[in-house]
Amino acid sequence: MVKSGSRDKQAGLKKGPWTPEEDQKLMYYIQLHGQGSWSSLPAKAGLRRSGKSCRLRWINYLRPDIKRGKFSLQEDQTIIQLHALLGNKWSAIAHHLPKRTDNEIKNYWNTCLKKRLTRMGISPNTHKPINNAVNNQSKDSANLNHTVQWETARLEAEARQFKEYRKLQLHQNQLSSSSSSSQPSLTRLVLNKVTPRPSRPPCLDILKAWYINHSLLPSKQNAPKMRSMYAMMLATDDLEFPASTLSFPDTVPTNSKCSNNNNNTFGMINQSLLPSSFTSTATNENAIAKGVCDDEACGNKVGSLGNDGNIMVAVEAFRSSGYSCNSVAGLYHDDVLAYGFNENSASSQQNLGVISVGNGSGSDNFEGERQDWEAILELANGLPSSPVFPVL
DNA sequence: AAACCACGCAACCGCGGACGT
DNA sequence: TACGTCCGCGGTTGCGTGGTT
Repeated sequence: MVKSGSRDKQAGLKKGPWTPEEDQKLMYYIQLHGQGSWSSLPAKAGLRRSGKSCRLRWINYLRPDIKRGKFSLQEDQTIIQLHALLGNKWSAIAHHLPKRTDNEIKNYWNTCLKKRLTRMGISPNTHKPINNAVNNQSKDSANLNHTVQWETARLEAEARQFKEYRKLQLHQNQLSSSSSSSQPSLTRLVLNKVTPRPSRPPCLDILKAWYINHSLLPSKQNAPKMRSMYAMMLATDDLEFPASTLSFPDTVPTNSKCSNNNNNTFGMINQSLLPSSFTSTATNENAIAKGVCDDEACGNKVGSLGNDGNIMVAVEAFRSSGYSCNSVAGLYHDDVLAYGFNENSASSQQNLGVISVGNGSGSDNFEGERQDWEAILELANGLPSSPVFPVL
């Protein structure tokens, strides 16, 4: 197999620092044509660089959605905690730090954080006090390995979901731009092609948000109920916690039906704003809600979603569309997993969820589920965490 | 002022996985 | 299945800059 590096050498391509002219050529090309097809990009853009070099320059430097400059204390904490969990998985860590590149985080770790931890008498490898590192090594490593496997698998799944969503989004954009005008404006192309990442990765501290949310609820009877971890994150977007390993549950409530006792409209989403695979057909695994409540008693209809990941993607699509509506509903198989929020409501409690989800018999195992999650939360709090920034 | 050194960071390199043929 | 290509990742390198001697 001929590696790209070997090809680059054969072609005698330019290496080293990029000039402003080269930057401009690259940016102009990507603004016009979008990113991707890196191998053919240099020739088309008039650059004597390898595709790899172009990609790197764009990803790590030229991309408009990059935050540069000093890392905040919050970012420091997140990096240290995630490094304790994931090790040198810089791209995975970068997923949790919007607008920071893996390269930047890696450099920052190697040049600053590593030294800072060492100065504090903490091993940057084990994240434990250097004196105790040897004693606890076997116990810690077993614990850590388990956690790392868990977290890595989750992050990979998450990344796949996100890639898929981006693919769909790009495809949709290409379709819409080609059909609307043969000479689209540069501005619109930039907006279409260079889509920033979602502002916040949908995985941090969901369980804690859930827990706090339920702790805030006044009573079972009049409490709005929220079962989707992702919706919880949306609803508690202002909550900031150091990173944890908390994630979506593997299972979702079953035998649930939408009671729709608030007469809310579910999923009023403009389909044209969503990736093409999100249709309104109830049998489509990737469908998103269109219409109103699915409950047969209500005589309404909701699309179905294959799994929580798809719900995440769907909600992300919804969020990025900027479309305003009362609520969004998703189904897990035939059961409403459901999340929702009411932007028009003045009540913060309603914003935390206006959808009521009960089981088929009409009773609600809310308290039982709460206790289950409390137990999980306790377990999660027992996971290894940074001695510098312990899990709250 | 010049030489040296340490540091930060952009860029490169090699590898492996994913995907298409 | 085998092969070629593309892409992304983690480790490493090397250059520019600022501080020190």
